[in-house]
Amino acid sequence: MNIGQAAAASGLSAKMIRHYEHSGLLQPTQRSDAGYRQYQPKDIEILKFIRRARVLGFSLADIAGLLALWQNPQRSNTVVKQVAQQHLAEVELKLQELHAMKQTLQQMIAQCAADGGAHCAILQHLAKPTRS
Amino acid sequence: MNIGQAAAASGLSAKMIRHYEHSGLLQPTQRSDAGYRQYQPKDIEILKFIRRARVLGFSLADIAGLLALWQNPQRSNTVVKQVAQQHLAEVELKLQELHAMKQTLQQMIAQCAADGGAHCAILQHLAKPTRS
DNA sequence: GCTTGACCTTGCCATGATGGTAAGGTTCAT
DNA sequence: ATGAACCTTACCATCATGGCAAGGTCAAGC
Repeated sequence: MNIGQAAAASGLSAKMIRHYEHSGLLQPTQRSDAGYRQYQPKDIEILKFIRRARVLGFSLADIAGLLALWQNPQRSNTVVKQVAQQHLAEVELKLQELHAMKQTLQQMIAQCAADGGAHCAILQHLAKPTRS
Repeated sequence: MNIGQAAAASGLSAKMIRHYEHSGLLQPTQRSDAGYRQYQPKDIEILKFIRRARVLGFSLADIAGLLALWQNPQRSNTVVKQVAQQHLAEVELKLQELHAMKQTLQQMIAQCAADGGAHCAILQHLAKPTRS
C-alpha cells in the first residue's frame, strides 16, 4: 500500500503522514525498491488512531504519548485519563474564551444600526468600551 | 513616550507594537534623535483599539480594515457590521467544534476506570470508536 | 567623568499543524 | 514509448507571538 492509499484509508493527507514520520510520531515504514513508503493494515490502524485523536484536538505531542501507551501492554489507564483530562481542561478554557468573545460580539452587533451612516456602536465599543 | 511605556499603557507588548508597525498595521511613529519610537496620547488610543479587537479575536487583517474604517469619517457602519458578523460566524463555528470535542472527551473520560489497569476505554475509543 | 542598570534598536529563529510548490524519479496502461 | 498519475525530498508560507543576541542610549549615583 502506497502513501496515497494509506492517506485515503486513514483520512489523513499524504503530506501529513510524511510529516508525522519526519517528526518522530511514526516509525519509518518499509520502503519499496524505488523508495516508496509501504503501509501494512496495522499501519493504517495507527494512522486512524492519530486522525481520531486529532479530531478531538489532541496535540501531536499528546498523541505521541497516547500512541506509546496504546502500544504498551503494561500501561496504566490512570495516565491515559490524566492526559485526556488535561486536554479537556484546555478545551474548556478555550470554550470559555470563545464564549466571551461571542457574547461581546453579539452585543456590539445588536447595537449597530447598519443604516449606512457613519455612527457605529461597534467602532465606539472598540475605541472606548462602555462595559465588559 | 517610549515604546515600553506605550506597551504598559496599551496592554500590548513592545515586541508586538514593533511587529504591527512592521507589518503595516500601524503608521511608523516619530523617532527621537537616538532612533527611539515616540508615542503620543493619540497613538495610545490606537494601540488600545488594537488590543481590544485582538481580545475579541479579530485577525490583524480584520483590524487593519477596522482601523481604516474608524479613521474614515465617510465610513459606513454597514461595512463594519459585516466584518463583525463574519468574525462572529467564525467564532461560532469554532465554538461548535470545541463543544463537540468536549462532549466526546467527557464521555470517554467518564468511561475510563482509572484503576491503574491496562484496560482503557479512552484508548479503545481512539482505536475503534463505537460511535460518534 | 565613568560605571551600571534599565531601556531601546534591528534581525533572526522558533512555535504548531497544515498547505503549496518545485524539481525530479517511478509505475502502469495504452 | 509516451503520458498520466503517482511517489520522493526540500523549501517556503501561514498566524500571532515569544526569545535571544549584539549593540546603542539614557539617567542616576559615585
